[in-house]
Amino acid sequence: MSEEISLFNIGVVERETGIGKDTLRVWEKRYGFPLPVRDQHEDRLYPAEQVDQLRLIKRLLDIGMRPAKVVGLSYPELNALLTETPGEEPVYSSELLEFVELIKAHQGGELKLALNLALLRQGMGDFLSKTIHPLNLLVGDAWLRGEIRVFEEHLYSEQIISVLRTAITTIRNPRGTPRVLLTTLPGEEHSLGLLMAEATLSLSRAYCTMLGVQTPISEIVLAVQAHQADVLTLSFSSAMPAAQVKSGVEQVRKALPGNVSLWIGGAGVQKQRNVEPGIQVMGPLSDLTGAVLAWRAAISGNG
Amino acid sequence: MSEEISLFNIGVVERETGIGKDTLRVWEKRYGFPLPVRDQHEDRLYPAEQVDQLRLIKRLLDIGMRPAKVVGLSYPELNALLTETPGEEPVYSSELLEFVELIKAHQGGELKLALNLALLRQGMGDFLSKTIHPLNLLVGDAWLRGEIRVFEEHLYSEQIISVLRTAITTIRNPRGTPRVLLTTLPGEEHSLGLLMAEATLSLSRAYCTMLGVQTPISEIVLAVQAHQADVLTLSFSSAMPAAQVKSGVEQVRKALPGNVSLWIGGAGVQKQRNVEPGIQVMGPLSDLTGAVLAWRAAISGNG
DNA sequence: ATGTCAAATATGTCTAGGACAAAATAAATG
DNA sequence: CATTTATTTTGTCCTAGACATATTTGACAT
Repeated sequence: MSEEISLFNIGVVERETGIGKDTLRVWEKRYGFPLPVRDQHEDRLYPAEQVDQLRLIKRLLDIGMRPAKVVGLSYPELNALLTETPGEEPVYSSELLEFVELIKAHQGGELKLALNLALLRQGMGDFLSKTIHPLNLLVGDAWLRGEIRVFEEHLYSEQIISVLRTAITTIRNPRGTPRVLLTTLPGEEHSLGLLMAEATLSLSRAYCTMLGVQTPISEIVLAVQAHQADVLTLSFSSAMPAAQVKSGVEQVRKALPGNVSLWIGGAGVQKQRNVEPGIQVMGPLSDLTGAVLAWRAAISGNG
Repeated sequence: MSEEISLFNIGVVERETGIGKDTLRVWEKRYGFPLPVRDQHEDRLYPAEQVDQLRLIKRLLDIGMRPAKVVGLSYPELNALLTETPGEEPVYSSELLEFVELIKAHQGGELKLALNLALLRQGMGDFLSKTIHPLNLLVGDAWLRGEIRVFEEHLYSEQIISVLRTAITTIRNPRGTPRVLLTTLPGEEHSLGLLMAEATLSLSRAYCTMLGVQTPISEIVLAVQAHQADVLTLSFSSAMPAAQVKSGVEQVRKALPGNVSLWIGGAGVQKQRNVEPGIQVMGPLSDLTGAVLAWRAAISGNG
């Protein structure tokens, strides 16, 4: 009976880990990992254990490590590597740590309540920069150390999204400028960064139109025309390969009218270098506020 | 200058259309479409026009057509096929058609207002079954005919999500039974069905915990334990291949404790046949209400 | 020691052509 | 007309190889 362990074929592993089939096969040849068993037709079957390792490896690669250093290491080895490398250990406020405790205790309702309290106390601006953003980093970090599971991160994201969406609804103003369209490119399915951008922009009295995630490039162009948007904002998480970000953004820029600004942000764009002209890279969220002001100044100067 | 038309490599096309690389290559061999140009290294480069056709084809396949019938047809041919085949043309109320007009006019704010009015007038139950659900079908249909673009559908989804999330927040009760966990499997990124399920279940006084989309199977199992969930609800859109649905659901069922109910729903499960025991397939949303009542009856009977 | 440039290596993604299982359709049976 | 069986269709997997791009290493000059 114990031979009925969980085995996944390569397609499932691709979806579960975000690592492509080609990559999985070439890793097997180059690094000897993952080393799946085979079924009667030589098809790969990955044990759940290796899939877990792959998920961890994916995350490590996302933060800049190289495959040769991490692919094939055992779970303990990976953890050892993790605890020594983080380097700069920011001091997290006790309040943030309390949020994390709520996540670990699976207290979704309590977490949401606490977040709403923090929002009301700090105001949206500080809430985003001093609570949500560091909390995201903290949670991502905890995930990396194995202190927080994927499903706990999912629950956390849901609460944040819920709180932010509610708040944004109350501060939206259709007469604001510039008119900003927000979305992500196909392949990028994280909406949290987008939502934080919308909140920040709305706070600066921009008029935001949220398109959700994964809008095809040609459709983005049409949407910009239809909404007469002044600015297109694209968000990229750290999970996006830098090469994909680069080619995607350049294709968008090429297809977009010249008078439409293109603002890109998120952890996935920080690795970008030599960004082409006509593309503005946002660092912290506050850059968006500055960009809005700069945009208005440029308009009043030209008009 | 005119030679700078948009060309996409196979990886981008996979992401933009949702059609896998292997499938794209084998279609080329079998049907002679898509027939991309090649770069200096024989790599495929797909013109934007073919990518548009592929998106249309993908949608047609999702509603049950066969590749041999649609792959390779020109845009006019596809449209001709569309307008004749729908067959059962349900009569849509003028109110629904007005919603569609708002979508086409890109009046996001007005649309949301109208939706909220409908919600207040009809109540959540009727709103879901008599407005949202038929509207989804109508929008999907209009998309198919080329009357609505992808970005317009995105905008529409955002408004629905916004309205539903707000409403759900107000009717959530942490003491309800059964305790239901909601999510989708990796590969399924549509959250709308999930949200509609949450609304319906909350209305039946179940206690819902939303995990968002794409939770890995092993994590779902852990989440069920952590939240002591009585029921796991998985949602599948029509875009999910039936085979993926089947294998995914069966793997979940195998990994789940026997006393946890597994409810699956959405357009993606209607194609399923010979469903294994321990898996309950939901048709219309109202099935969820019935399932909640049945669950409570079974509990009081056993306990 | 630090900066710059070129060579070497690492890495992901693409190619071809073939194979097979599962699903869907057509055909043959009761 | 309903069921079963054969046939076709279709997606996904396989191996093995190639190459562009990104990163690192090494050499050299500042």
